[in-house]
Amino acid sequence: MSLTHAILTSLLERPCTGAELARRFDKSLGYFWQATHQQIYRELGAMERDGLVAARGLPSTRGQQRHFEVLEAGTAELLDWCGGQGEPRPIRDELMVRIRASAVLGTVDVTRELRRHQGLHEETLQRYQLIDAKDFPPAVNRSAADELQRAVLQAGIAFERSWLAWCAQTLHDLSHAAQQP
Amino acid sequence: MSLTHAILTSLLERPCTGAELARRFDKSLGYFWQATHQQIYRELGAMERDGLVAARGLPSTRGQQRHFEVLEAGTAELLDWCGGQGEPRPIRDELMVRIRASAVLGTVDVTRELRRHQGLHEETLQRYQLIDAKDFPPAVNRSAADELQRAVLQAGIAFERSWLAWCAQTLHDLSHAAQQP
DNA sequence: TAAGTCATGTAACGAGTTACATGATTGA
DNA sequence: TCAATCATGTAACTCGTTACATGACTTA
Repeated sequence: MSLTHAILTSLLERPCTGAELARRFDKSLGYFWQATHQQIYRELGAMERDGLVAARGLPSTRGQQRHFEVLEAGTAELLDWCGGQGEPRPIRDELMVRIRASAVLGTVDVTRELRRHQGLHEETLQRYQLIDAKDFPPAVNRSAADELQRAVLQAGIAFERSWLAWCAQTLHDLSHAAQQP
Repeated sequence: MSLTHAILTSLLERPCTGAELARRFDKSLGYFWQATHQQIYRELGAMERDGLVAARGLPSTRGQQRHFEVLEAGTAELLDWCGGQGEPRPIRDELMVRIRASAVLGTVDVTRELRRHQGLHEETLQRYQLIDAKDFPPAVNRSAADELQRAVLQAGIAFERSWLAWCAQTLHDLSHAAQQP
């Protein structure tokens, strides 16, 4: 499961608490994997049981901070998984279902929702571009690790651009469609 | 939930059995929403209980074909949902986690997996383009419904192209990265 | 009539979401 | 000390996947 490996990766970069992990998933990790704090605590619990990570100090108590770090077995697990394979996920987007539904219903206007998505993707793109400018200033020769980190962000940027181009094209095509079927 | 509405949409286009629905999800519906036959039967059962769809003839029996059609309440539900809003889903891709993991581990080569994905996206793109050529031959003035149907397919095509461009760029960047961090 | 296939269905589990609860810490 | 906030945690539910089971139909 990828959440385990995303957590291992983040903890390897720097050990931290569950809440800090949740914050990272809201920020930099968020553009390629998401998780709520409930998922994270549940997963951390399972990983602790399995001996992949360990909390420094106290046993599990409400309200008490617990700093997690990756154990050897955790690194081994990540290494093993990282060299493996996984299939790409096809799109699964509600907006597409709405569009198909409106095609069969014939009476619903989806252009409003389309424009709204356009705005949302606009915002996301700007956010990603800001991170890109801040974290990856122009350089002649980046390290392999930097290049890999940047690649993930670039994927996010590419997708947002792709969405925006599609939104614009679709709005254009729809405005030129025949009024009567 | 979108599966309900995807099923309603497909049944409105043409009533059919659960197995036929599963086949449609494997084909044309599949490029924007996926579902296995188990999910579909479960959902059809729930929708039948809720009075959104009805099976012509027999009560539920193993092995016996059951043709479903949309009831008025089903059309009403779809109409209502279709005019609503939904947030775009951020990417959640295993490959991205692998890349980030390999960045922190430093010893795993992901270019092999990257190239494999490139091939897979190549195939998917070709499949979509074939559907496009077959279902939407060049026309001066398409109906709104056709334009909407085509928009969904175009989104799939745009994404595959985006993936391919990203794969190529990333492989290029990685080959030029500094050998020593 | 036996083998193979098709349509339907059940069971169990894993992943993700939503709502809520409780102990610790901070600062007015 | 009271309120607000933070970190952690529980419970219940939905969605999705995997594995398997069974009745009907086809055809060799």
